[in-house]
Amino acid sequence: MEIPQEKKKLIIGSALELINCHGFHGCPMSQVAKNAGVAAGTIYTYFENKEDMIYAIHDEVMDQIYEHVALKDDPLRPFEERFFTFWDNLLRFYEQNRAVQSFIDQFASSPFNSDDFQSKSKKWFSWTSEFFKSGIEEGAIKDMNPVILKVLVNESANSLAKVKKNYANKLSKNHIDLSPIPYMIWDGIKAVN
Amino acid sequence: MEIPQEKKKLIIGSALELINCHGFHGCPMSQVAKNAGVAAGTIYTYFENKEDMIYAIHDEVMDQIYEHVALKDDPLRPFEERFFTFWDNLLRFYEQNRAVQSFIDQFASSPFNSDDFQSKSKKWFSWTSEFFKSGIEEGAIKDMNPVILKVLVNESANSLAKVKKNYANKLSKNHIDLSPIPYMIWDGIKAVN
Amino acid sequence: MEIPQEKKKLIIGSALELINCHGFHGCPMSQVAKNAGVAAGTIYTYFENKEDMIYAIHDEVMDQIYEHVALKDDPLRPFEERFFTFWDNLLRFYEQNRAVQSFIDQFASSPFNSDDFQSKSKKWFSWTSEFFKSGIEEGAIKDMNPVILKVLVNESANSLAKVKKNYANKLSKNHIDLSPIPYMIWDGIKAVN
Amino acid sequence: MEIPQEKKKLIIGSALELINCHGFHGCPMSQVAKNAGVAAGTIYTYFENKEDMIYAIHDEVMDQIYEHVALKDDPLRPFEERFFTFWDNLLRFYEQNRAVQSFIDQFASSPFNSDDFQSKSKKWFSWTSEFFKSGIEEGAIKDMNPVILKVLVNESANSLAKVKKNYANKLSKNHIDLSPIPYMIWDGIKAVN
DNA sequence: GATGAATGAGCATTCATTCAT
DNA sequence: CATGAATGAATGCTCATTCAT
Repeated sequence: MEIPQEKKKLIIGSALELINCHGFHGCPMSQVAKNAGVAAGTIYTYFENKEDMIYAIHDEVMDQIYEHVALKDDPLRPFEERFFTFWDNLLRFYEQNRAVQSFIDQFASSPFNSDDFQSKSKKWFSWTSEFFKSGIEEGAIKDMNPVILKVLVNESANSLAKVKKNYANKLSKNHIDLSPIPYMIWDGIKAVN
Repeated sequence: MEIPQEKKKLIIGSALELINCHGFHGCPMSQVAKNAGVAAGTIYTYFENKEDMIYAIHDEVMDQIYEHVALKDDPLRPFEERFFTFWDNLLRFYEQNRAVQSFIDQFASSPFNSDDFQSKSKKWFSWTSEFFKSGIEEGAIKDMNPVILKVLVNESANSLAKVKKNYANKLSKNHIDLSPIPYMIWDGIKAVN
Repeated sequence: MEIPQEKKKLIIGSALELINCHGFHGCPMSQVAKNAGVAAGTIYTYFENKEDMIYAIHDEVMDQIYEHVALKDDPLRPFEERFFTFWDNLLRFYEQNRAVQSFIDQFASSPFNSDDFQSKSKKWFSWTSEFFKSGIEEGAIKDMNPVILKVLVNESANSLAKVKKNYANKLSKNHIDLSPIPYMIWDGIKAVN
Repeated sequence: MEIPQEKKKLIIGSALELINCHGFHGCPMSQVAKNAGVAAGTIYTYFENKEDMIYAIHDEVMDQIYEHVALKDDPLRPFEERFFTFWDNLLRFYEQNRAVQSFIDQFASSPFNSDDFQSKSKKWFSWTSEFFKSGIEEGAIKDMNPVILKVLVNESANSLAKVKKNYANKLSKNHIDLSPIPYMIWDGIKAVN
């Protein structure tokens, strides 16, 4: 019989929220447990230890992005359209899942993200590479290494999401409109004919 | 009487190195002290507490960037040239100061970088705003809010530096050339005439 | 209705092995269960709690010694012969049941073996007392309190078994022959005529 | 400047007492600290971890035995006399240091005392070997391997001390006199002329 | 100012035991 | 009877900070 994964979700949710608010620092297992409504020991039924939990959260989160972005892509549409849909979905996902965004951000710059680290769940990783590859093959974007493109675009989207989050107040006070940014990115990568 | 600042530098250097290798987690004050060659208690002569030390490091680091990028800018050159010099100097600085880059990265995504946080040292912050403002005034770049530009470009440079660091092996194995990236960025922001 | 005792044996065997390898410390109930091939909760069908289990193992083990030593004694033989048979059987049992020997050893020096402790199974205890008593009555050994004799001889045998186990390598490397020891013990207790 | 070793002694004393009363189990570091009158963290100034502390206690205790037995030996006396002095001093030491005796006992049968374990302090170990060697050379005791003799005698003394401690009540109730035991041991090892 | 031993709250993790299935 | 997920008190250990020297 399978262990029901309901509590695992609760624990992951609790940890994401704590990491969002207080960073990896301010995320003691006892708090994670309390906010998840389980006992401290219960976490260790689902994860070997804290590190393992963090990695599991990372995988979970990558799967979520895959679902909210990759699965909404329509490969039959022109690549330019697909690009802006991609961009919109990614940013919407981040905006609606601030804790996830924050986690990804902190994870990326933390020692968890070492050279050795290989996510178990490669769906998102593989998909984005393929996505940009198809854009090149279609002749829509410059013939660059798809890995550069992928990294460039992802980082840009991440950065934009981060900026939107961190400077929310300043931006609205100064009537700053960030909507041109994806067009600037597109201008940067689109094929020159 | 001034406190001699030599030990302060040693402490900051030691902390930067530890944070680079092991993250904020792996940076206990006792280690910072040991690697700096001072006693644990000595740190508290120069900093009120750990948080204060982290913020002080941030200021120190911002000043270093200012020195290596802003002070090398020649406002008399055409803005396009200034832009690429800016980009080069920033990336070179990051490449030659990995620990600094790592610190900035982790700091930015950490709860230290809260809404309330205001760096005491605003030299770098102010300068970059002015830099892009002058580019707009000169008519070299689009008439966007300089804050967006500044953030966009900074984040791009940070991302690129991060990518260069994290994917160093993969990049060289696959003969991936990242040099076109600043030109793409420039294409994105330059004025359309 | 009787609880089938098969699982009880499995649990005791598992616990003995763990205590042998890792001491009382390294013997968590969950491991005991796993190695016994039963669920953690099942142990509590057979034993009230861990302490109860330890005491039950002690009783079980005492019964095993009784079987392998007392039941092989022939009261009709001369006492000297019985003594050496006793000694041989005891040592052979220990050698062939290292986990048991280790358990007895650790139990004896542990707080489990408190003043209050009285084994439920007194077969072995009673029999050894009787054994030495008969040796005295027969005039074969000194007229000492049989309890002293019993303790003295038992401890000597235990010690010898322990030494054989712990110094196995050193003993064989140095060609050390331990066979004279029982004769020395016998010399010590035999009656002076 | 040296760390004063006074607190180290307090900690060792506290641990010995707790192990005596409650075994390795019932010896949590927090209790050790409390009974020693120091903070929990202080223990880790003197010992790397609990295991290290246990081994350090073992060394300390071996040194104490050396002092109370070896240093009181007079090599100029006849070996028989030296033997009984040795025996008396060892037993007196155990009787006056119950916690030490209990520690040695439990340590010996614990997994701490593994094959790899080598006490840092070999004074007592070396001295006893030499002691029995000189007895053989003098022709006072049988020409056996001194290691056997040493182990045999030590174990006998340990056993006797243990018996005296554990059966104190029973022994006095039954007017049991244990004083003949060393003579029995001596009879067992003395040279046959 | 500098030192580093001492502190003790806080953390990750373990494990005996329970109980719903 | 058997199961094993859940519990939460207890444990070993860390580390920011203090303060007597």
